[in-house]
Amino acid sequence: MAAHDEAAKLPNGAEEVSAEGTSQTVRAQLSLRELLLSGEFPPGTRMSELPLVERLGVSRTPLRLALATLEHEGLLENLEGGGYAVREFTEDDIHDAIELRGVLEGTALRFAAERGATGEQLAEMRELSARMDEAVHKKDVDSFWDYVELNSRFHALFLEAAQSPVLERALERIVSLPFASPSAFVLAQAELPESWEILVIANDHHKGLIEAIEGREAARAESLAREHARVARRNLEIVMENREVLERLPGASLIKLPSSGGEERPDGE
Amino acid sequence: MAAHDEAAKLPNGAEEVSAEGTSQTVRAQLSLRELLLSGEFPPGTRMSELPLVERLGVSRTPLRLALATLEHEGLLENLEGGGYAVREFTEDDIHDAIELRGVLEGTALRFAAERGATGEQLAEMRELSARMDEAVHKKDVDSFWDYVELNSRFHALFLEAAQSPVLERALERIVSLPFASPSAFVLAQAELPESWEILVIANDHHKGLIEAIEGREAARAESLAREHARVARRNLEIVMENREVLERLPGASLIKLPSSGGEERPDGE
DNA sequence: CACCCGGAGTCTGTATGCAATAGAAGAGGA
DNA sequence: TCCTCTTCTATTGCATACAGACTCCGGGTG
Repeated sequence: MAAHDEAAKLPNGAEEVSAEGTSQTVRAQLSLRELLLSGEFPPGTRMSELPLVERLGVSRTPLRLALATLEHEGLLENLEGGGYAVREFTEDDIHDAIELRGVLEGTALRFAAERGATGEQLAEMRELSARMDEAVHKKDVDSFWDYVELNSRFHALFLEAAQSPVLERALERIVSLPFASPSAFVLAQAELPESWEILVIANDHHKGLIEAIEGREAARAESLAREHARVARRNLEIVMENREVLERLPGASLIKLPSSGGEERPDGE
Repeated sequence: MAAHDEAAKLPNGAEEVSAEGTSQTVRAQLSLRELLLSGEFPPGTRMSELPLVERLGVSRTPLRLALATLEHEGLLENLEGGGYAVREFTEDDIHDAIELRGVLEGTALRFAAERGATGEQLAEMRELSARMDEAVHKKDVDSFWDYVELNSRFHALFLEAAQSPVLERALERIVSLPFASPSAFVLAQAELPESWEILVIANDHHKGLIEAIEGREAARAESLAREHARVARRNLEIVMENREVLERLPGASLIKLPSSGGEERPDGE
């Protein structure tokens, strides 16, 4: 999670992923995810092992393990003859992933409302919400980064209040898909003033969610969390119409564009 | 899926998993899953590689890949010093997994209702439901096996009608957990007459689900699917009180029993 | 001219050797 | 008797070598 944030900040890195005490496997995993999300390989590209070995500087054994992990995460797909290829995501896939995140977060918030949150958790939620309010009203780029951090902490907090490791694992896997993360589009929102008011709405959702948990209103918590996730869908639609912003989002190249006309790739590697 | 059915029929095997054209990796994976679900290793046991190598007859490389896959599936957990251990499931974990399956299947049926199912799909659903009715009313053991097969086909069918590969993947992962499968307890139902009427109720759910999809009643489809999954929870509670039936279910030994008193394992391998 | 066959190159799957590390056991001292 | 330090062993992580399969290209033949 923290690693994902760091990776998102790097502009084009992936040459070396600050390897110190980490194993070769996780190093390969992080570097590979970075490369994939940076758009280095177009969808459908076969991820041959030997070129990656010399590019990432690790041996085949940890590389293979990293490939398998990324396949489980959904960024790669298994080829029938063996090996892996870069997966392509349709806009429908992303819609469903966002909807699914809403469903799972809705369940998490329903659990939190049914099972009750501690006073400390509620207090921290309120504090985070207030600080997100501040960040939204400041309207400068740095406070958007603050917002991302506060937002992910907020989401982690109600996941904690749900008290369900099983749900936690399921949500982790959905969020690992590109564009399904709660803060996937906040970067874009920092640059697109037309979507600024969406943050105001999102923060209103946050307040409603806190109320619902506090008042043990499970149905309200669930449906509001679903609606909350759907702001990401609105952001997606806005971003999809602003190609120059879209291109800068990690993983943009994995999206199958509706009518790009580029069925035959002109520059095949 | 078919492999899982075959594996479930073997009594204690796992010596060899009918290896013909399959790779060593999937062979190790199937054998290992079989061993784990058979209760060969108590929860917390470290899955050392070398003993498994000589037991499964594969080399360390495919074995390691199989271990990683099972960790992604949730049957194993990563030890901090490296290596894997058998995971233990609390009753709460199983409750949440069942509830989560209900949530995801509810979403699948909502999608099916919103997006519409084809006439062939509805016809096949109706036929499957009718045949499940027959199987339930026959009340012999063989027809319970028929029921399992029809039921899994039924579930696959509405997943197909949902038209969402993302949802499909998420559901596959939840179902891979022991006891979260739609037909996890049907075997037990074949032996416990007290839970026979649950099958009648479940089949009534099936009919309601078909109606809801046909009439595009998305909310009804979703809530009914959730309720449908909760019959598994009732079955779990019945089975948990019949230890001799529980012991025969695959994966039973991975459940942490509430007050078994056996904190210290007497025979620690 | 077209089709088939053969060979070379490349890729993945698998096995095994090596090194580093963590844990346990034993010995020595307080 | 207990604590600590040292040493040894067992286990994992990593690298590399080997084998089988698949593909692609070229040449030969019908």
